[in-house]
Amino acid sequence: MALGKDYATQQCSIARALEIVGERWTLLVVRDALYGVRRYNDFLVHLGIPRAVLAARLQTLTAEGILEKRRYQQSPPRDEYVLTDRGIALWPTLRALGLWGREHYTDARLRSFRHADCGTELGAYGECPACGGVVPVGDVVMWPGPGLDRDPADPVSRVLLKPKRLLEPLETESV
Amino acid sequence: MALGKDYATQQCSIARALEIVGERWTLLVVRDALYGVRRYNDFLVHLGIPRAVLAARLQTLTAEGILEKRRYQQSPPRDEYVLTDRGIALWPTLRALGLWGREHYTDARLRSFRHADCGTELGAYGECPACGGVVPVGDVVMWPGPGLDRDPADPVSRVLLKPKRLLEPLETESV
DNA sequence: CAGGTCAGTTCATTGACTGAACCGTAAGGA
DNA sequence: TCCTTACGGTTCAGTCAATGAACTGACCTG
Repeated sequence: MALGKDYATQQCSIARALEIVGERWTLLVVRDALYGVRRYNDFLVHLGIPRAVLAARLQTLTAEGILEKRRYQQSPPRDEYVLTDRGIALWPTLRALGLWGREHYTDARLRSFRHADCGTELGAYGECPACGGVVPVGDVVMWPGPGLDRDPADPVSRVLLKPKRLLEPLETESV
Repeated sequence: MALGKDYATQQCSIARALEIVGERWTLLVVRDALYGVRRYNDFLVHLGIPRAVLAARLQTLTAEGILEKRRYQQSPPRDEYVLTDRGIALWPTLRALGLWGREHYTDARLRSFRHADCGTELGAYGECPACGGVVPVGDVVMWPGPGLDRDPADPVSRVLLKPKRLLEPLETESV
């Protein structure tokens, strides 16, 4: 990861994981991918990330098998970046991180995550308290919370103001 | 976090969390703290982190209320850094990250985490499959796995070759 | 007093991130 | 046909963080 040096001396799967997803922006790209963002331009406007960094991250994530580059249009040639199973497997990590951030640093409720089948808000480990099992990522619906800006500048944030199933591609991609 | 810029445009508790623990080395410092490391020099040799960076991280983590600086000896004045509740609350995140790294990138089994009361290996969410509840961090015992180097260079790693309850201070601190 | 330990700070160098500009392909419109 | 726009990048100069080695200062031990 960053600065030519990996965590070489570490014999630890946390360190290994951080070598791959520990760079600046990387986990936010994965988060957006979970939210359904798939296209370069949508990542760009939603994250406010420098273009060069985005290109580098997408390439690394693709090389690591976390995203998959997929042609969705021949002419002009356009690719989208879709999460692989390995990428989807980062959901518990992001969930835990988001919960921690919400608990300790975010005042307002920004989003909630609910079980699509029954509408119950997920528990701390992504399980459904009502149905009593871990909810697959594709069955999680993200709801906007009261703390969210009602009139964001970028189109991607605007689309995300509506309840949205995770992994489902954004509609009106690149409005 | 890194490079003067925070994730300012992000309305997201994941982004907020990453502003605090997303910098290089930070999560590894927290991990070591969970393992029982408390002293500057022990972090230093175990992580192989540059001294200046370690000092900066310890200061930030203390300022953020994740670590607490505590004088344990008057003369010469010596402080140790102990996890607060806020820091301990990062355990699920690190657990998820480690599990992901192990699943996807680590070949050998490096460590396992078991419930102190019954010896059962923890489930994916830090629960005990036998006792059927989430195990408090202080009741988790870390066991070395077969993939671990049997003869590491630094004394901290050597201490960690024995089963070790999380949060419990390292014995033979600074051998 | 010499030597060692611990917990830092200082500093020159390296290298990653940033922001702005530029580029190539292709579509759409006049 | 020419002009413009959209998309998905690449290039580049400037900035800022990480690195590693050296240094500091307080204190203990022999």
